[in-house]
Amino acid sequence: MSKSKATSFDIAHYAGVSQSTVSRALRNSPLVNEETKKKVFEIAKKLNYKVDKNASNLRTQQSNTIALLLFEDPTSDESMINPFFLSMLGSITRACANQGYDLLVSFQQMDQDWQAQYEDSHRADGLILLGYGDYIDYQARLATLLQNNTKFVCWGARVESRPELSISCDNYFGGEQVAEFLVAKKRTQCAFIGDASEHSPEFFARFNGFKDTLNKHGLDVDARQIINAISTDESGYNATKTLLSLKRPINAIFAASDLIAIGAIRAIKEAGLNVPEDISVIGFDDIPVASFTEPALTTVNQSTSVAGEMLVANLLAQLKDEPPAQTQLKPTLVVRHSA
Amino acid sequence: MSKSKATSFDIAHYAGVSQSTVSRALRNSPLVNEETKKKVFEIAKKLNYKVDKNASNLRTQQSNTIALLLFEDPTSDESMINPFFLSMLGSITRACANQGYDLLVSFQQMDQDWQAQYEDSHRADGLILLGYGDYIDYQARLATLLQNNTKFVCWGARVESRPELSISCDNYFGGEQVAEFLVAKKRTQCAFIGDASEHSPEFFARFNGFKDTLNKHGLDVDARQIINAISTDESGYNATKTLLSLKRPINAIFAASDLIAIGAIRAIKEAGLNVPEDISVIGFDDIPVASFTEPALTTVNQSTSVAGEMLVANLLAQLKDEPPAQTQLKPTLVVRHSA
DNA sequence: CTGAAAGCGCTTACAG
DNA sequence: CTGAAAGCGCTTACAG
Repeated sequence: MSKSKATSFDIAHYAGVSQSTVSRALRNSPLVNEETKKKVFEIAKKLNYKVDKNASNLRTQQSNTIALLLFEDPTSDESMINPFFLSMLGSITRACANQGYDLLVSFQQMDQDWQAQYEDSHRADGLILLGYGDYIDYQARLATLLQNNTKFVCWGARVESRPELSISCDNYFGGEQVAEFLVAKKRTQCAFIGDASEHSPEFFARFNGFKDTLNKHGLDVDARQIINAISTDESGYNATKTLLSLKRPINAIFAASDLIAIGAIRAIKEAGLNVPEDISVIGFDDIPVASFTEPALTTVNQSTSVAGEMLVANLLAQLKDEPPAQTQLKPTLVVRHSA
Repeated sequence: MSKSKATSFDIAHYAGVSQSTVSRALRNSPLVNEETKKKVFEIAKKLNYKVDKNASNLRTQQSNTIALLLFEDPTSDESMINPFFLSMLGSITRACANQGYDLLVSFQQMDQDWQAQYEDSHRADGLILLGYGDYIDYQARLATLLQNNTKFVCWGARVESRPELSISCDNYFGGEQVAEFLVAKKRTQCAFIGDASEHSPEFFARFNGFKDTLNKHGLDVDARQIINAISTDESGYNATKTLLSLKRPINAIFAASDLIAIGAIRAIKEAGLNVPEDISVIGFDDIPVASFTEPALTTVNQSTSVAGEMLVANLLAQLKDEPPAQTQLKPTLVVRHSA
């Protein structure tokens, strides 16, 4: 074992063949004699040889690598990443591995310049975008990517005029499920916590599915009972305190995310009220914590493993100039004890 | 915007200088005239030029990339990754970014061959290893890395004869803290749940610190009250059910990890007992869920953000042939409501 | 089935 | 301060 790594020339030398043949053999080219192949593989193994990816990527002009850019909300706690994205990351990693792709991971702050140069610098063949903060700001950034001809797919947010470039959960449908459930339970004095505006299209869709369904039943959610919040436990807690201080006649809260719901439950308990007896709480995401809260959270599950696979599949289809498959994921209501 | 990406030759052409000068300018070489530099940067920006990493890595023989290998226990649920590692991943990503390194992430199954070829294939300059399953099996794999001269650092597990290659929490100290706390609270009928053997050196150290401290106070933990478990909620639940069925006089459980503790709490509640009134429960790790359980978990915090920085710093020191700094992290007891 | 050769896009020693 | 040239380690068209 010398200290510097073996190259295909070293193998060629030991095998008594040319370097071209070594290269072909290692890539399992049908052109190469089986005997020769065997010898090459043996020597490669003995020398602990691995193809230099920098050289082969440079030569072939592709990296077999995907970059995952995870955007953090600047307002959220430095150390805490939305667990939903974390579990998404897990499933994306797995999906990439299954397809023989490597995964570069990068956390981006929303407020600084995106380090979206992975593709430009040939480190990655394409990007997966997770999380986006304010949707309006986000669109401008996406436009740049589009203009640079960067291959990407994003989770959640629609790409203006290019709907095939994003994968999302059917948030509207999720909101409908929540409303139907609450109506069936006769919990119809509803509040909504989260940003119900175009700045947060996912939350907005959840809200709209929710509201439209209530309307269908001749019900509504009073504007005073819609409190803005970002997707953190802290923000949900504060919003709920505000809501409760209004003393509105409420018996159900639909939180735009589980993190918000967890904060809501905390605020409700602190106010001396009980969940779900006094107020039902329903979240969205079904993050791992959801089954451990007290009471366990009723929420809308978005399957991260399916989502991860869809994202990777979409990007890979783009790389092969194939049309992307399905882009929407059906969520399912998971009934536990908080509602 | 042509479809193929610009190269340094394109910039050279537009700037009316040689390609060598472009390369120097882009790397901010002091040799280059400021005027020239400015022109080069302008054109580079206009062409959306980014240095081709494959080419520059090939040339310089380094990748400025670190690979993170996360080993999953084959027995653990496919979709669920230990949240402790997930938050570690977050902090490692951040630490890498701060140092100007990219991060490749890969999940490895314990039972299959390690894809530890990132370094051999020049994709990464070094490896960070997280999680390891059975320590005895693990050592053999580490020996291979060592033999191949791969640069790596691992979390938790000691590397035989090379202690400077791992970063870990002072698990023994953590165990001591737990025992002192329980003794002060007069909760001395203790059980331990987790693998208290050399197969799980971290759990074993926690146990030993715990036990030695009890001994110091003239107390002990009965061998029948040590139940094996791996680090999952399910395993903790089952182990605790077994423990309770033994009808031993117990008023405290030290769980080797938070996940185990969460399972333990569930089993205790199911048996109609209360935490902490009947049985105190203390975990280890302080994963994000810990503050959301009911009752909120008293546990031993290992700072993932510090740990992530230490891992990256250690590896970077190795890459520069500098001696690694400190390798141990002091944990702190976080008292909440479960004990 | 195999080999000699070109070339991917950089960085940097060498020469000026 | 700048340029011409070599070379990092591969892959693959071309020629046999």
